[in-house]
This record gives sequence, structure tokens and C-alpha cells, in this order.
Amino acid sequence: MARMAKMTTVKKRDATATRAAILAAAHQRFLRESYDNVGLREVAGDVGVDVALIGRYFGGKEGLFREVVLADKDEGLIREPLTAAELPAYLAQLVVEDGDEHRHHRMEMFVIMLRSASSPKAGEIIRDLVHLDVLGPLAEIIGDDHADMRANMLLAILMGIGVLRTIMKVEALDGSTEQRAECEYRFRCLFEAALTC
Amino acid sequence: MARMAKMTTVKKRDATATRAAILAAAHQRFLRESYDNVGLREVAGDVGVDVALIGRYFGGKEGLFREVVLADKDEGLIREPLTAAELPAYLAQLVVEDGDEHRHHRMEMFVIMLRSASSPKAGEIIRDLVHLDVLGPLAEIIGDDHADMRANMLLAILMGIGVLRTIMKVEALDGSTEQRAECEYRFRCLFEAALTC
DNA sequence: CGAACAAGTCAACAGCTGTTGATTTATTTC
DNA sequence: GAAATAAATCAACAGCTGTTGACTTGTTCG
Repeated sequence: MARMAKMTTVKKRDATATRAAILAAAHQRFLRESYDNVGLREVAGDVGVDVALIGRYFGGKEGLFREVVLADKDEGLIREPLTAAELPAYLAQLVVEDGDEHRHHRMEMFVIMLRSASSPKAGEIIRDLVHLDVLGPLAEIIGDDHADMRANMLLAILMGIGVLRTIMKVEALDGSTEQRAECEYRFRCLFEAALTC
Repeated sequence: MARMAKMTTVKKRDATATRAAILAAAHQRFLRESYDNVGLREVAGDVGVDVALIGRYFGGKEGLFREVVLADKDEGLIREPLTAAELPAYLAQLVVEDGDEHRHHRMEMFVIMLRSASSPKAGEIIRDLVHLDVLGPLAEIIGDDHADMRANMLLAILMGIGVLRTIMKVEALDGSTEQRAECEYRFRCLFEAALTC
């Protein structure tokens, strides 16, 4: 009858809540598979909702992906005010995932972008975001001449590490246990080299 | 009648030749699109052959991709005998694409791997190849303790540059005209840092 | 020539994809 | 409580994907 298994919610009808739930589910899916390999029915299934609802709320797959990526944009890769001198240490800490919840979330956004960078439709969205939201701020922080190139080199290192770890599944860069400190140190050196050489 | 438009070949029937043609066409396609976004009909169309033939010769899409990737394996990323000291300069030259035909081909293999690294089926093939054919030789050349980690860092830089250039379509790393020398210099510095820090 | 065999084509099948219009169900409003 | 509105579902459609078996055509060998 009225008594259901789940006590808290008997499937209340809340548009904004389900919208958010779909967004969260999509985020998790895009984190683990590429744009092409994420099915809308899977995402809908995670939430316990029909596929058609995604179309209604986000207009389509592309719209859903755009919103997932843009939702994380607020806490872009570099948000807090940083000086060029602090950059290497900050980035190094970022990649060894030893940060707080915010930093973890930023790395997730990074992985999503990496995963779906191929695939024409998703790639376009990502490229814009990278240029405006990552490359721009980075170059501004660096500030000297050749700032553009230095920003690109920093991003290249970040992306390379990301690809190797999450997509190529290389274990040596995990930075688990005691290796973590060593890992972080080396990466800091690398970032410094990119800025000073 | 017997007179056709193309003078040289009136469609001779050569199994090994068409096999090679399919392989070449697939190479070009995988160079520009990801595994998921390359259609077998497109590849067959490039050669002027029916799709079914691909299935006959390569067993399927996965087999085709494997053969494309393995065909380039002979001239792996690092082939000629190199010392650790020569490595930075060699890699820097590799990424600015200022090399001969062989080096160009090696970078193409690299791009193919990057493009399709996501996508479960292709990724598995690529991962094996990266471990055995790139990471292994690199670590052997480096030779010191932490060789594994250093090899990973070198590869990370290489991949990052590759992703930024070919997938994110960043222009600043193109290394065109006069910038090329500067580009090469900076990358050499970066590789050196990865080896010595 | 004519049989044997390989090379290539044809057609069609399942399976899955994102997308859409009509429909049902719950909630709100008067 | 009944009408109006939003939330969610259903069913189905095209389109494309890789794959398979049966068929046709060209080549080769006796």
C-alpha cells in the first residue's frame, strides 16, 4: 500500500531534485567512460528514471554533457588567488590528490575532460573550456613573457599525468603510501622547470 | 568496354595488396578519429571495397585496430640505441616533428594511441603496447634507481604535449617557423628536469 | 576448355543509439 | 473536490553499428 521499502522518500515528484540527480549520475558515468561509451539509458537507470526525461531536461546528450562540464566550472582548476611562485607546489599537491574535497573535485573535472576529449561533439565543448577556464587563468598567473607557452607546458604535464594514470592505468604514478611524498616532490621540480627554463 | 578511367589498374585482384590498402586506410582514419568514431564502412569506402572484406581479413574491428597499432610497433617510439644523456634532445626533436620520415611515423603511432585510449576495447590493446613497447625501453635506457618513475614522467610529458596539440588543438605548441627552435629548447629542458630532479 | 579455388560482393540481421510525440500520473490551485 | 498544470512514463521510430552467411565473379591450374 502506502508503506514502501524506502522510508524517507516514496518517490516524491521534484523536478529540480531529479534534474540534479541526473546531473550527478551523469558526472559519475562520464568520469569512468568516454562520451561515446556513456549511454543515456544507463544514466537514467542510475537515477531510476526514464530516458526521455533526460531529453526533456537537457535537450539531449550533448546538452547533458555540457551541463556536467559547466557545473564543475565554478571551481575551475585554479580558483584561489595564486602567485607564480606558489604554482608548482599547488599543482604538485593537486596531482597527488592529497588535497581537500575541493581539489579532489577539480581533478575529477580534469579526468572527465580527458576521457571525452576525442569524440567530436564533446571535444568542442571541452576545448572551449580549456582555453577559457584553464589556459587563460594559468597564463595570467604566470604573467611574464612567454606566459602562454609556459601555461601550455604546465597543462601538458598535468594532462600527461592524468592520461597515464586514469586512462593508461599506470601504477607507478599513483603516489600511494610512502611514494606520495617523493612523487609530489618530483612533480614540483618538473613544474618549476617548466616555469623557469 | 575494357577501357576504364583509371589506366594503371582495372581492379586487379590481389589479396595482400587490398589487405595492405585496408590497413593503410584504417591507419589514416584512426589517426583522425577515435576508435568509436571510425566506421568500418568508411574505411572500406576509402579503399573501394565492401565492408564484409574487413571482417574476413581482420576478424572484426578490434582485430583491424590491433593490426594497425602492431604494424607500427616495429618502429616503436624508441628504437635506435640511445644513452640516457641523449634522451632529452632526442625526445625534444621528436615532439617538434622536425625529424625524418621515421620520426614522423612514430609520432603518428603516438597520436593514434592517444585518440583511442578511452574506449574499452581499444584501450586494452594500447595499454599493453605502452607498457611493453614504450615504458619498458625507456626505463631500460634511463637505468638508474627510480628509472620506472622517471620513464613515466617522460611519457607523461610526451602524452600531455600530444593531447594538447592533436586533441585540444592548442596552437601555441605547434612549433611553427621561428618558434620551433625555442619550443625544442624548452622541451629539452623539461625532459632533462624529469631525468635529473 | 573446365573444374577448383580464392577474392570480393550482396543483403540482411540484430543490437544499440539518441530522440520524439502521445499518454498517464501526481501535485497544485481555485 | 474538480480543474489545471507540471512530472514522469511509454512506446516506437529511424539511424547507424559491426557482423554473418550465402552468393557471384575473377583467376589459376590441369
